[in-house]
Amino acid sequence: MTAGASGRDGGRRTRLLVVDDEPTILELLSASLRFVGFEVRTAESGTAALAVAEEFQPDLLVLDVMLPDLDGFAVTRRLRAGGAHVPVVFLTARDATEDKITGLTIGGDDYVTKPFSLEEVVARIRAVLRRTNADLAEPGEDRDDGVLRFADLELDEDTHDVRRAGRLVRLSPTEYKLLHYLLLNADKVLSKAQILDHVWRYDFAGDARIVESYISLLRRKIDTVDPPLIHTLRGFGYSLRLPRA
Amino acid sequence: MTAGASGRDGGRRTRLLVVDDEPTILELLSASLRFVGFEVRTAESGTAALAVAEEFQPDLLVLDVMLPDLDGFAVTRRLRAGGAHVPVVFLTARDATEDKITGLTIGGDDYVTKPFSLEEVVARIRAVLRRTNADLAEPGEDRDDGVLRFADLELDEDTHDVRRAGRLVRLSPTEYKLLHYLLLNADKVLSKAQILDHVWRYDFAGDARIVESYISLLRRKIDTVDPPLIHTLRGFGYSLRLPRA
DNA sequence: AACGAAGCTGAAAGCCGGCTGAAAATCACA
DNA sequence: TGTGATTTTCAGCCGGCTTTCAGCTTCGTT
Repeated sequence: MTAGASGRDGGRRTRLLVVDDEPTILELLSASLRFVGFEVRTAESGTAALAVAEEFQPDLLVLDVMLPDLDGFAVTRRLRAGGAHVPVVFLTARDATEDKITGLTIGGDDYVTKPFSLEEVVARIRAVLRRTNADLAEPGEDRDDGVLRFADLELDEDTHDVRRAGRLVRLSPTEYKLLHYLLLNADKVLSKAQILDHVWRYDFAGDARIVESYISLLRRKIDTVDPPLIHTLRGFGYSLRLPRA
Repeated sequence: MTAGASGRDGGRRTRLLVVDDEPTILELLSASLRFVGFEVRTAESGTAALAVAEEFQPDLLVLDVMLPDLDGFAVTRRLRAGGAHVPVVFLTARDATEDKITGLTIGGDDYVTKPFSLEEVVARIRAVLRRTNADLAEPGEDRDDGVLRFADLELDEDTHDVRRAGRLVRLSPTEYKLLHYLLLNADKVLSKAQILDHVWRYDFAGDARIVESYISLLRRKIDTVDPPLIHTLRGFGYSLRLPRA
């Protein structure tokens, strides 16, 4: 993880409260959010969420809209009644008669539909934090401008522009998410399974070999100039890095 | 958020007092007004509004006419008794009798009917502030003239004139609001849900696919000349921008 | 040098997101 | 109330995207 890329804000770690009634989802999310550097607390119901929030004072909520007791909206409203504006990333079912997806993007909030990919959730959380912090922050030097860079490669999270050696490249959604994941983990070795688990939605049934296909597509689009940045570590996985001496 | 587009006036942020007795509406409004850069305080009754106004000294009020205790008019009257003319944007039910609505727009005030779209409310607030500030401001350089421009596209917030390449275009209300929202967020990627949440009234029950239809209508009217400005980012949303390199 | 394992890539099928025209429903206004 | 404009839904189409797979190449090992 790039310094300050996720979960850190100066000295103190960013606090997330994750709320979902399915233990599987809760486990999946909290584990990977902790792994990318956030301080995570969880709750399995709306009322529990309110109680935990009171004491934990999270910087952001990841909140299932469909909860057994209070739904996500009610939780949000109660939490903000005190004036403080806690940003929220909502989780919502894609197929379930999607009548409720209104008003989820108000005030800097955002939402992700289930089944999501971890890549997606982390990206949304980071985007929301960036937006809400940008309002408060001084226009100083090292403010997070939402552009990920590695060597002569850059990816703008706001405009979705991707450039290699200054040249703009058009990527499909999956190609974009894959590259995003590689950039966030530059220099690290990522196994195909790992990539699959983060970039593809958690209900994907297919083979991990699809990652090979996408690496191939991505190489053609961004890695045909010197030096090559996407490297295969046979038997282990892939890594975005400068060629070793 | 465009620099200085909303909520900022030189160094100090513009202060809004939002008054409504429905917590949902209050939350909806304050969240999105904060997000576009205003400093927001809220109240749930007429008397509470007077108390907060006393101490907060808002630059403008967003005021529901129908309140449990003092109605919007009474609040306005008392507030202006001291001589200071605080501008007001009233919120009123659509079915309100005609005579109630009359007189709301005198003295630089304006009104919006419920259920409104956020786009609408923000536009009215900005318009009222622009008018009242225009009276006071020096005829300096960067005074807000209420015209949004992007490339050879322009939209006049006062006259509602829209021109592409100098050519005047007639837009329906929704087409106008959609374009307005795109212009305020030029270059940013906006999801269909985001557009729906901001351009359509908050009680809209339908599908986000209606946005596709309106993008199509808008393209036919303003985007049939080179270069195309409305771009689709498959899987992500739309963006008003110049074609990349 | 030969072998097997791992990875690469082009082709192809099917899917899905987005575009558009048409029709229905609703609204604005005379 | 009638008329035209506007809003909303919807189905069919198109094209790009995803996914699979087979054949080939590369690599590591013996």
